[in-house]
Amino acid sequence: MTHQSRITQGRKFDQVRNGAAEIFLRDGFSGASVDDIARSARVSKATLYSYFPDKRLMFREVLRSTLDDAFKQLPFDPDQSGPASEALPIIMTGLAQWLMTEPRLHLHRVVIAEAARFPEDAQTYDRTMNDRIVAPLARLIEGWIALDEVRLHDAMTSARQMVAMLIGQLQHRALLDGADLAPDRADDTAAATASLFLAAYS
Amino acid sequence: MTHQSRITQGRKFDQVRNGAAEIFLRDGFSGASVDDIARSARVSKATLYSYFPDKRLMFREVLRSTLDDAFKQLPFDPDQSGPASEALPIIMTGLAQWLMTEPRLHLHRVVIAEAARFPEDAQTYDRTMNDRIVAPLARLIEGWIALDEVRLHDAMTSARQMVAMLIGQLQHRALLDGADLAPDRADDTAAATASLFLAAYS
DNA sequence: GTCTATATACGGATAGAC
DNA sequence: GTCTATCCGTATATAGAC
Repeated sequence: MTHQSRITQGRKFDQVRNGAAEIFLRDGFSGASVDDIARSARVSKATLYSYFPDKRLMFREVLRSTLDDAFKQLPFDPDQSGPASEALPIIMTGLAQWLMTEPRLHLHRVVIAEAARFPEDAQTYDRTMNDRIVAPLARLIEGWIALDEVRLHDAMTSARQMVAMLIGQLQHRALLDGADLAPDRADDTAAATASLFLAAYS
Repeated sequence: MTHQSRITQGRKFDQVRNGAAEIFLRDGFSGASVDDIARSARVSKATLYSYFPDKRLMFREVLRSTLDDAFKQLPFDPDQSGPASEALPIIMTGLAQWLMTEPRLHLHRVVIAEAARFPEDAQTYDRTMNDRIVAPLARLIEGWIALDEVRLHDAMTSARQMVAMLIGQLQHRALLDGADLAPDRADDTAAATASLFLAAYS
């Protein structure tokens, strides 16, 4: 096991996967054509099919690897220290920027769009977001509760609420409006989210 | 102008539009085939094309009319009276149930999925949700502020936050999880949303 | 291993009968 | 106005040369 155990072999595997990702994330599953993918990957169609048995598995691999990549950069520092009133706005700002940076925006759209056709992958996406974002945030809140910086309440619920607020206000609107993501608006939204929580619980 | 001025003429117009809606809302634009639509509408393809010049316009008419239908039932009573602490949970519960009832759930998915291909319709959707949900809610909040039931703050911001919380926690997860929408969970989420707001501002 | 060329089916759209 | 039958481009997938 000196190398990966996944089937990532073949000289052009990454080239193919990246080309497929570009097209699938832009056009969705049904909207993407294998010809476009081959062009984007600069490979022939026959080469594509030497790596993947069909279009569906190509798509699933794109979802899997894109989700994997999405967390290469951490949404926020899980060991954030300092009082809640200072740390929370920083955390929300980091999370907001994380949510608004590609490929997370396109991934979000495509997963929702194809959830009925690829229910397992949609659930994996949902579960991963919970495990990697909501749960760590809840643990931070519990820490503040233990230190009496924040009033006792259900931390998991408020973590979910804050994440939903950011996703709803930022990703949702960015996808609908297409308005080129003004980063300062993300910061404002993050600050308002932290304020609401702090007003309620501190 | 005794009748509609829109081009809703022809005996089978509704039949065609409803059949198209069923397939488009289920499969998205690219995933839907005109053959499926014809079958679902129980009409021949030639008949479809006698009502719509092409598939794209068929899709846009489905979005338009479905969005129209979505507001036939009001999301909540805009003249809700009574103190904020009683009225707000009722309003949030009504809104939560509204969001979780078809065809709103499928419409939400499809609009996001196709926002890049149909940007105007995505913006119309976004604007309509704001005008019909967020803005009325903000006006209610301003009423409570005027009566000193709620502390002074930016009502539009908190209205946006609450709506985003509901959409993010309910629609979002229902679409990803497919888990048959347990209505009592919608009620819990609505109650928690109202609680957060009231804890922060009353 | 990767390509060109092709098999085969299905897509959107239309002609013409009734 | 609505249908049956069909056009024709494009889709996914593969055979066979190199």
